[in-house]
Amino acid sequence: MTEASGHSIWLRPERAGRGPAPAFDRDRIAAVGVALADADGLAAVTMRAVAVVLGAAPASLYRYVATRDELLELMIDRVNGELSYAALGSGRWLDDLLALARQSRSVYLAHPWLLDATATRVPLGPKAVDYLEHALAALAELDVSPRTKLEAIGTYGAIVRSMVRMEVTQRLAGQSVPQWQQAQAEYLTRVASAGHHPHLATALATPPPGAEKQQPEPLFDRVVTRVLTGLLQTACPTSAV
Amino acid sequence: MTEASGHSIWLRPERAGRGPAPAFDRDRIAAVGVALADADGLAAVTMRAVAVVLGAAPASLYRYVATRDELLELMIDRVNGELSYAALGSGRWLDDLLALARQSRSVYLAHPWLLDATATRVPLGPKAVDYLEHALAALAELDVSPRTKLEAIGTYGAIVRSMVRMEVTQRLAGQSVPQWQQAQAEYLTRVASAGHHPHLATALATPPPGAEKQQPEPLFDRVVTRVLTGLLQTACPTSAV
DNA sequence: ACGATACTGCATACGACGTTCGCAGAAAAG
DNA sequence: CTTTTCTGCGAACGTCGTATGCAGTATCGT
Repeated sequence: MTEASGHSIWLRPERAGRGPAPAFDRDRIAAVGVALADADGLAAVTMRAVAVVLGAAPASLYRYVATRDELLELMIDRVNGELSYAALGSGRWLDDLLALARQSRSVYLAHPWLLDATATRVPLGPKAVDYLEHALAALAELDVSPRTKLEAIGTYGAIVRSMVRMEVTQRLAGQSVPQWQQAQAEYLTRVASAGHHPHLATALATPPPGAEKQQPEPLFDRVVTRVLTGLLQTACPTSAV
Repeated sequence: MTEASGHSIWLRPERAGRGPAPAFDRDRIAAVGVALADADGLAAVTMRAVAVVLGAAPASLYRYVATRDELLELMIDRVNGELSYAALGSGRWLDDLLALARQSRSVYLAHPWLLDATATRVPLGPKAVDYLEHALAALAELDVSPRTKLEAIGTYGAIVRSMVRMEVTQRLAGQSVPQWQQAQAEYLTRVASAGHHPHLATALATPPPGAEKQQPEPLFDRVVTRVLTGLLQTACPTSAV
């Protein structure tokens, strides 16, 4: 009967106290993983690298975590803990969800690897559940089915990730010219000037809105607001923003 | 002066005709990669696996592709070629973009690995450029800045991916009970019944809308429509759908 | 016609990765 | 004190992406 207790790490007890005291715990491992990812990206989060920082051998990590994926889940949930729900409870669901989106945005900006980590996975750690609970609470007064609410929350999370990804991408482009957007731009203009793709050509020819620097926050707020009203409108909104 | 000609594979000529004739070409490699990914997912697309199917040695692939990432780019662009723009040109941009979204959806459903492949990357192969051109053409009459149009196209692509991902996930759940959603559901209900998270509890308690099977297409159309009107509304829409 | 040139496929190998196995030792339970 | 159950971990396995160098072949310049 060596049946593995729980399939999910959140159902598996961290410690069943018989043997010697563990040298660390899930929290410490998650913290090390986050630090590594913050510094050098998700690819830098290697079992060996984490072990080295902890002063342990690679195999030791498997006493705390069944697989590298679980380590990533721990990391995701840890940074989800940086979300604050203090600004919620305005009574207006749109304001609450916009505030929630801003919180998410700041967490993504603080930990850009989170965009990659959550691109495939659907994280459902305790902190993610807290997030879900608060989002549902904001929509409590709204008269749509719970199913619709959950779908709207998921969809609007995807939007937030998508927008922050754009923001991060062109932030990198601004500071280091990673010679990747360079190649992309060269390729795009070459394609556009090839004759076909007239709409693309004119779109590329039109200069980015003004010569002055465009702030990303207003854009973020506007898009999120519009998507939310589009998703959850019961009556026609009064064209906010 | 052995300067690598282009950084992007789309700028690099496939063949500069001096030596002996190559045994295959990019198209064949991309086709093999797509077949492997269709059968067993993205992880099955290994340089060695592709080489075996082609009857070649692993190192030979690097005569056609600089890295595995480029192979994935070839695959992405190949399946982007399955998009059809025949249903476009209705004159109503919303109808055109909805038709485009449906096309994308069917491609994602035919090649679920495409969701993972494009989750991080922003593909810009020739076929992706064609897609962009058609999307811009649909929005030609609309009086918003090209910048806004591009952002809207990107955002709405993210929505489509997000929704199809949900659809694929619960399609898998329906047929094979991958014992993963099992653990997730168990965990969620346990959390919900722990007392905190009242909204989540009621949302989980409410049964999925009816006992009858819910078709995904109407949901897809409704959400995409709402998001698009939310993103690009110039006046208040007449609450379509 | 014929070397020089510039390509081809490929055998081999390197280093890094996630993960497994088994064992010596330590703490708690009986 | 014995037994049980945990601990950390040395060592290894298998797989992966990729680099290197070499023998062979088709084209080009003359």
